[in-house]
Amino acid sequence: MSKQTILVVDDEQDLLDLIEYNLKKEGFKVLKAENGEQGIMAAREHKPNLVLLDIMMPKMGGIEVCDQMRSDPELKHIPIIFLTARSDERTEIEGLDKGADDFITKPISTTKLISRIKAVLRRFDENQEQVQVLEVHDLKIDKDRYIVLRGNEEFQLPRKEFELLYYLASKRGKVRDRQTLLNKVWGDNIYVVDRTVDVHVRKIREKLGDHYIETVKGVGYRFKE
Amino acid sequence: MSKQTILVVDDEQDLLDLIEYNLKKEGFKVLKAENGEQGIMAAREHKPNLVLLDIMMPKMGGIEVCDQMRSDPELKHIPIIFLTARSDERTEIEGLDKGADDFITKPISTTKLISRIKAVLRRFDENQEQVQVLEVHDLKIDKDRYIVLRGNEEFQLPRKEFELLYYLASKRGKVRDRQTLLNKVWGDNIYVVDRTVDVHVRKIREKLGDHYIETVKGVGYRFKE
DNA sequence: GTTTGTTTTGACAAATCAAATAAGATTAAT
DNA sequence: ATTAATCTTATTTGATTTGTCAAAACAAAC
Repeated sequence: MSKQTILVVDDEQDLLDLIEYNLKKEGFKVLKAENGEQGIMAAREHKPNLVLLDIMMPKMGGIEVCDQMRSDPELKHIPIIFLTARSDERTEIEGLDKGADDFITKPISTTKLISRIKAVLRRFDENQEQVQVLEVHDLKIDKDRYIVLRGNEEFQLPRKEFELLYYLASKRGKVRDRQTLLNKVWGDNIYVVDRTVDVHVRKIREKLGDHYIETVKGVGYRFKE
Repeated sequence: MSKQTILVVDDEQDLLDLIEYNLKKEGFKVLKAENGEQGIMAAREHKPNLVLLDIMMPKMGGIEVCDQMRSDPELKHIPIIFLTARSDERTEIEGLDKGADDFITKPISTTKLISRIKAVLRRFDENQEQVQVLEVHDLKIDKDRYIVLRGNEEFQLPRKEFELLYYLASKRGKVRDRQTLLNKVWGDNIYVVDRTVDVHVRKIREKLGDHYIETVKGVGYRFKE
């Protein structure tokens, strides 16, 4: 899963940095903007997965930014979370009407922020409702269920094995070197020896047979076309 | 969508008129009742989409009206918003227990009233999409009665256990991680340790047997297909 | 046929995870 | 007010998963 991008728009530089630090720690990619205009531009350019938007800003306030985003067909579906000084009824109502997805009141608790963001993102891509079943050869690799099916045989692979298989199968035919596999399946800032991949490949082969994953000597592995 | 009907029950005639005026302006159909008895009768007759209910009324108070509505199978689903003189904690708590969907404190801000009403109706529509009785395997999971049936065995699960089971069963086959389960069953802004889910799963398994909910190690839980 | 670089294999150690308890906290019921 | 039920947290335990290492096997190149 590639990193999700969050755009943070706030005129307080300190807060911007703090939020950036925390979001990055959680594995998000972070874009910053110091005012409404910058925010809109950044949104247009990068199409972030979510926008954190301060309501009180000089010149163009959060509500107006939200308004503009909602009327831009390219941006209207991007979820928005408002940051607001304290629970101010009027703006809160106005914001909800304008299509905010959540509100967070300053001062901001980090854990709360993170979990709200994740909740909104989750809610959002649940609506996308994409089927996550790969059918390759005689296998059905079902990421919703974390199950591999062959006919009516059912294989329950442990998480890492499953994810490795899923990744390779999703790039079927293409070779991936060990480091790439580690980055994609294990994550970017995780350090494990790259031979670990071999071991997992072996376990997959033990369970499903060795006619799915091919070795490309000196390069890496590939899911058979 | 045809006009939605709102029943307003309050003993102050002035307030009744004011609210009626504002709701009509928003495109709602409005019914008025000046006391609890009238309120109940109007509800029975017209099946409104939502009831605005004053708590403080001579004779039959709002809480009692709510109570009666909740015990009438024809009316129990109708969302209720209480109107209360000022934020009086005790009645607020009592009201929430009785199944109020929201509270609005007098004096009433019109915009607030409208936006709360819309929020409750929106929330309610979403819930309507859910089937009230799920039949899976040999189980009937009845959300109306918060009861699980297997043959003529009857299981009374406590609320959280029931809701967890219901949610998992409604997504049968699909794995959900603990955080998602917490957000869906406990709520988005509630913070409890995710291992709490484990304990509830265990209790469900104790009661119904462990052939319904499957563990997917490292990922989460899944209702067996 | 040997060398060299590489993957596979087997054995094992470390880390992780969930089930099972127990006990504290909160809430409902009497 | 007391008791009971439910919900939440913390801790222990056992099992599985994950990761490492090194020897064996293999394949291509010389």
